[in-house]
Amino acid sequence: MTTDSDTPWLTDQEQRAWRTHLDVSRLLMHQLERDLQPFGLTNNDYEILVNLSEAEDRRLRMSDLAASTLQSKSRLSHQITRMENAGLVRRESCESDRRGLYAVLTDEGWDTMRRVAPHHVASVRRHFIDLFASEDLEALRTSLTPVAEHLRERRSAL
Amino acid sequence: MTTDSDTPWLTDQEQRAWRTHLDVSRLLMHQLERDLQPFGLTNNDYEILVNLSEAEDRRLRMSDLAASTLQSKSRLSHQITRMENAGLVRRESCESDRRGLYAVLTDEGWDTMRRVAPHHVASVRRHFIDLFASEDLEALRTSLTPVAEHLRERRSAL
DNA sequence: CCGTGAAAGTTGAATAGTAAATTAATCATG
DNA sequence: CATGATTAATTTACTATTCAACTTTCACGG
Repeated sequence: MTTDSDTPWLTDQEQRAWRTHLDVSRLLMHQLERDLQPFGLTNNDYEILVNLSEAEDRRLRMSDLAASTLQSKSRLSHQITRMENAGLVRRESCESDRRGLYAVLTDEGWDTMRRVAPHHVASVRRHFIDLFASEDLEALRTSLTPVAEHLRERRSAL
Repeated sequence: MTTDSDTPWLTDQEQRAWRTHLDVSRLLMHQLERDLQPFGLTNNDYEILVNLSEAEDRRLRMSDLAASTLQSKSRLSHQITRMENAGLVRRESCESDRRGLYAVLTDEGWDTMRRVAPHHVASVRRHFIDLFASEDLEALRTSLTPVAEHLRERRSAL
């Protein structure tokens, strides 16, 4: 850990930018969660469905799924158990590595995904995407990308 | 709810901007949480401390604190109970409205805040603020502000 | 081959968060 | 001035998340 004795406090501008980012990310998650609720899904459920439905054979190794959804293995394991009970996914064992398991989208999971996705997209548009001028959105992406990279590095450095 | 039948899917650009925002907000929260961990605080704890320490008499009504931290009353109530057990805050009853309670920062809470804040600021700088050119940060704030306003409206519309 | 360490994944207990019901005080108005 | 609605906050029960411990399999150096 650094000494921090030489770290300047945030300027007013920085402070506001930071707070705004914070507020947007929290409020947005709440709103998306609420929009998903009528379909009986949480944000987490939805993200699992997205990842699996985009994957080869609609299946992913538990570890890969955990990595791509930025969750711990433990959390994913519980999550998949719940979704398995809900009939959205199932576990299948892996030939090539007998420690491994696949999480596989069931037909019901696939149908759910196809049914819910348009609503979710509409929600993301309404509460986020469509509120930017398109050049602003691109600027956002551009300036956020190095932050994401920085953070991903930190993360993988356990 | 709208029909969504006319909602266009996200373009590649939009998709990437959206994903990046999502990743940054999650990764960032994780990282900040990790940086606070050595001090025995969570992000939530810290935010309560910030709000109380900036408030008149280092105290806020439960409802106001809940509103400004964007939490439900129930969650805040649990949170304050925990922090009370940890000695960081205490509850005090309110003269003017006998239904009401203040959450008050204890001396220990105040000390903790003063001790931890510099580290937290350093963390926010290292993992977010300092990764932007300053005009980018201002652009971020500008483009995010209407989103925050939009979402706050939705929220208050119960 | 054999043993040792790392990797994949799960489990169970403890902690945190959500949701609905509950208590108690205040407000508003006929 | 009483009563029905609203507001403040908590409580209880339930669901989700974290954390540490554990099992099984794999990899690979001796």
